[in-house]
Amino acid sequence: MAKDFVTRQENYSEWYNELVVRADLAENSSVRGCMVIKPYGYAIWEKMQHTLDTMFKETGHHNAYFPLFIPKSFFEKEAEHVEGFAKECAVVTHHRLAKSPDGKGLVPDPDARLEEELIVRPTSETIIWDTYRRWIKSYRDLPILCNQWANVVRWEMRTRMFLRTAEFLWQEGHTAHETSEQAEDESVKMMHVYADFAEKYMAVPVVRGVKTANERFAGAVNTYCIEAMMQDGKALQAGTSHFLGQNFAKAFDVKYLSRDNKLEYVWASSWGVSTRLMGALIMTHSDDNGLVLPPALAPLQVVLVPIFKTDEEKQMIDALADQLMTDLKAKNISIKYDDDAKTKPGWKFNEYEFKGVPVRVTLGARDLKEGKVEVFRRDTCEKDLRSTEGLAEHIEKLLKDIQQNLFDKAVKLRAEKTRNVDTWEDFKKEIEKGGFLMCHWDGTTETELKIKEETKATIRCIPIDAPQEEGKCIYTGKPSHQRVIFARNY
RNA sequence: CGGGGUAUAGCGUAGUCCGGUUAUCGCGCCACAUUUGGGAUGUGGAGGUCGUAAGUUCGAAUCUUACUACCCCGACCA
Repeated sequence: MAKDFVTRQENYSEWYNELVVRADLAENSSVRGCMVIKPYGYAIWEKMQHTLDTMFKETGHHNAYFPLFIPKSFFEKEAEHVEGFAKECAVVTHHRLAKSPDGKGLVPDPDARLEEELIVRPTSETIIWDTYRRWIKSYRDLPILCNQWANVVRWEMRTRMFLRTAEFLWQEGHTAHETSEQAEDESVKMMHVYADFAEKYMAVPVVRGVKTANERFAGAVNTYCIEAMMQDGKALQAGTSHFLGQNFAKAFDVKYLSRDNKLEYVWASSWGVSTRLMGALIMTHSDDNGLVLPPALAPLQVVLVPIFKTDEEKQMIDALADQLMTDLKAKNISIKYDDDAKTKPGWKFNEYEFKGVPVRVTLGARDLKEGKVEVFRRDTCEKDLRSTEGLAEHIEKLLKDIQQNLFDKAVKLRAEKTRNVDTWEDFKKEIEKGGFLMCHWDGTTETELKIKEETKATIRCIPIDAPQEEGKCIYTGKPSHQRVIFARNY
């Protein structure tokens, strides 16, 4: 394996091909643009899923499940939504196969053509709103706060492992409300939930912001987002939350009888994060030795590696390992004692580093005779020889340190790669170096598109907490009241 | 969909220009022995429709054509 991933990442495909596949996370399947997620990778996703699900439930949401297939006509109902998704849909036209007339292989049975084609969901707004129409009669039925964990398909022309696969796993929340304010508050709230998840669990710092009209979700009135920066300085949209206004309620005729006995259209929000977050996790923390996982999401937090020669030594180590496992499990820390005789210690060291296990404890007969063990932390690769006294407490604290350190490191890197740029000449130079450029912008889509055309940079978001500041648009010189983030993105 | 590239064992590859013995090498895998403090060593062994299909030829991994998949660049992309 080449030893310079972090500095060599002109493109992350290379990172994924070498790092992720070797890390047993995923591998290409033969289906175009899809990926197989291996058990270790899926274990990370399950942890993410579980954490997010808990956060959703704490904010009053319930899980539900809607069909994979959506009648084509549903898509025709919301004009912008059609525009946004029509070009990338998988379409089901038949429900049966038949022997090919030439006797070779199978073809769709001409007699089994569907009256109306079905679309494999690229997102579920349409089918969910068609359902909500039947669920909502009065303001007493509101709000509806549903989430679904599902897979979706978007027939992208160009795919990239984890970041843009043809099929991906995600959650999508769909809520219905009485008022515009309630719906918009909901979408803002969920943006904050996503941001908290990214920062506290993934240790990935994100900017909370609003998308420009040009970058907005097809069919949304407003799109809130969390935007992260990868180690190479490129931006990654990590999650979005949309205020949909009454667009889908109008398209699917979802009305409710209000408190003043009037028929009103329902207000909506939708929000989602996907397996793309796994890409963000890898690209934010991993290094030349492989994955680095934050303790909060690592499937395995601590691994114990024994080194011994005699049975007597093994017994002594086993006793300590048992004790440690009992102590750590009591603290809800996941731990594995790898005394597999088929592999040697050196092999195990490399293996667990590659998998990003946060803490490794080497239980060596030699050190143990002096009452010591070697504690290795994956984030800094530092080794620490310490007494077995109070070891469980030490490891518990160390995991917290690692979690914090990963976040701090990412914040520091982002700060280094974020700067104000005030002239167009500087902009063209600086954008080549990567990172976030904080610039004034005149607020028009026209300017945004010209900048994109000339530099490939897009406005990642208008940060919600950016200070108001008078300035001139970097491109047109027209007045502007706050800086926005320009960057190249994945 | 346009431009460029690639396809040989589980993985990485040599051979392709210039057709010719049993398709090369490394890693991994299996057996045995010796080995355990940073991916052990030796000996032996298994593993191949050379991406698919057709064509040229006495003979094709090698030449021709078509197709498919993947990678890079573009277009595209809440």
